[in-house]
Amino acid sequence: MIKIRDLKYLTAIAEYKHFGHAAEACFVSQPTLSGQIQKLEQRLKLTLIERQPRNIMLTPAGEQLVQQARQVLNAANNFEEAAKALLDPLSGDLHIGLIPTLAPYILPHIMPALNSNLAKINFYLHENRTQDLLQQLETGKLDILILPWLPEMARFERYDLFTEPLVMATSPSHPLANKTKVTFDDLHNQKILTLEDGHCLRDQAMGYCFSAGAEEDHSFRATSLETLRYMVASNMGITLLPQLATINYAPQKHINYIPFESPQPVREISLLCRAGYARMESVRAVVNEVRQAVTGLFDE
Amino acid sequence: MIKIRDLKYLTAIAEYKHFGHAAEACFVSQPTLSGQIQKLEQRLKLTLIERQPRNIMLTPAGEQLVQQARQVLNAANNFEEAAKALLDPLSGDLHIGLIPTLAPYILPHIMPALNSNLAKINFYLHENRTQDLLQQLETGKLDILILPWLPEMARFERYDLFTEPLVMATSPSHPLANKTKVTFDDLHNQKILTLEDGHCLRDQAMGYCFSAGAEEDHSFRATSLETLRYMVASNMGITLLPQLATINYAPQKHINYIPFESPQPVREISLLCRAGYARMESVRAVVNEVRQAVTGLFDE
DNA sequence: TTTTATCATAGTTTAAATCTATTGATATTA
DNA sequence: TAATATCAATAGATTTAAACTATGATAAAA
Repeated sequence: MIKIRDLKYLTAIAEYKHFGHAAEACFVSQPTLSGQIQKLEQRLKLTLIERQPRNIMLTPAGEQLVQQARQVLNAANNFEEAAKALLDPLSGDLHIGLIPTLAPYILPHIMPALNSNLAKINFYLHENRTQDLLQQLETGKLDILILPWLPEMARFERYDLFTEPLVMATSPSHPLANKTKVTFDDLHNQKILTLEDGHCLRDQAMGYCFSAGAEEDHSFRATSLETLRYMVASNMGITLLPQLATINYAPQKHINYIPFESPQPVREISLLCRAGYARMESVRAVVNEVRQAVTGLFDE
Repeated sequence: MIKIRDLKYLTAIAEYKHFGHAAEACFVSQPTLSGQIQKLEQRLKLTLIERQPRNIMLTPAGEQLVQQARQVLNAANNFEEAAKALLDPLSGDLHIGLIPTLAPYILPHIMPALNSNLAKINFYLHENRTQDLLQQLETGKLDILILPWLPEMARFERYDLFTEPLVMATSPSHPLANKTKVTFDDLHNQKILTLEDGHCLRDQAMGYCFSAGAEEDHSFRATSLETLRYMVASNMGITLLPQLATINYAPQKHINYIPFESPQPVREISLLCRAGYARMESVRAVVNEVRQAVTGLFDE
């Protein structure tokens, strides 16, 4: 029967491509790791590692088995985490993934509550694009995602957190700047500044604009919401910003935020975790804290 | 770090609720198993097992961890199977699940080909209702299912094998008995003999009948297709049988099989395996063999 | 009360994973 | 070309822990 330790050694080699370093990462001596890997290869009757002098590589068989090994290690991790969670459900490490157009704006609202009310949980925050986050959630690198829900996420367990309106951002000198509310039709023929590809906000908010007959400014695509904000302030065009990004942010002198008449464009922010995740109590506690922390933020 | 061996001991106890028997199943002595379980409990600081004299039970924490443990053992199994498959892709054990209304009629057509063309694979056949099969596939007890596809099976990988027509079965003295083809409308007001609940053929075929205005004979529900066939032969009513169950079967004197005018009622037989299963080569080989074995069976 | 079933404990044996030290092979550098 | 550095493999000793057998304790069954 295979041993979890062997799988750790194997995946360490896959990671470091170096027996010495892999051994160090496993807190054993290099001969120990070398020996165990050899035994493993003998037992499986497979060569897993190509020992080129000064250049370690995995064989194709090795690559495949490393994949399987990672699955096992993940499951084993879950076991240990579940055991810890049973000891004290609301404790341990929790890795949360958020998208860049949400993280900096929501974290100030939720982290104080999380840290004080769930003090025994260590929150690790990871900022990444949606696709990367989904993959990391799948592989167990992350435990929770907070992002706008999309149908492709149906395989994960979902908790709706809140509905975030998008508001128009203009420079004070823009023709729309002094309206107290804007409408869908106001977007017609406007020049819209957009985020670069890969941001889901681009697809969502900008999709809304385009359907209203607005035009994208193809000469520029922002890499972050902050860049976008400064472009608007510099009177380069207008854009839609998620409302959280407009609260307590940016000099009011240089930029105006105008809400839409209903129906407002919105994005639906949800919390995801793997179905069958071992620490649902922690997940639900986080859901409750976040829901509580954002109530009142979006009152009309 | 947890050891796979410990998880085996734990799940064995969960299964047998008896230290001695569990130890036997793990091929170790009872004190060995007792000791390791105790160590595990100490290490996790959790009581997993309630030692009532003469009555072993798992604590709630134990139940939960056994679930996690089974996940790990499954993953470990996959690792070993993947390793074996790399040595020789088309070998090893393969557990196939089939439903009772299909197994006896298709196996004679496919097993000779599977056994001779994939001689190094040991095929284990399991006959069960759809719901049980799905659960066993999920938990890794089975590797492959062959059954009529339903939308709830979308989480598994699917290979369509063939489309099986359903034909009408009557006694020779029945008014419809001498037609060479029957139609949807011929079912109107007919008394239909059915299988008992839980057989998916009941839901499929009988659903078709009822929508045509046929009536179920509520005084009788057959436990198997063979019972059903004999009821028809005894002139108790008519029924729909999958065509495979009519090939080389039953005395032609006592029962008539009449195909439907198109559109025929059919069931779509598919092969399922877990997405990401480690031995896709074997699965695809089986798919090919089965497809080949059934070609020609359903020619008009 | 005696017997049986069943799990825990004690003490010993055995297996194997680990370590340190060293060798061997291959690049890199002087 | 020789010297050096790097890195994995090998050898041999040590330590750890898992296994076994034998026995004890407890409660249910006879």
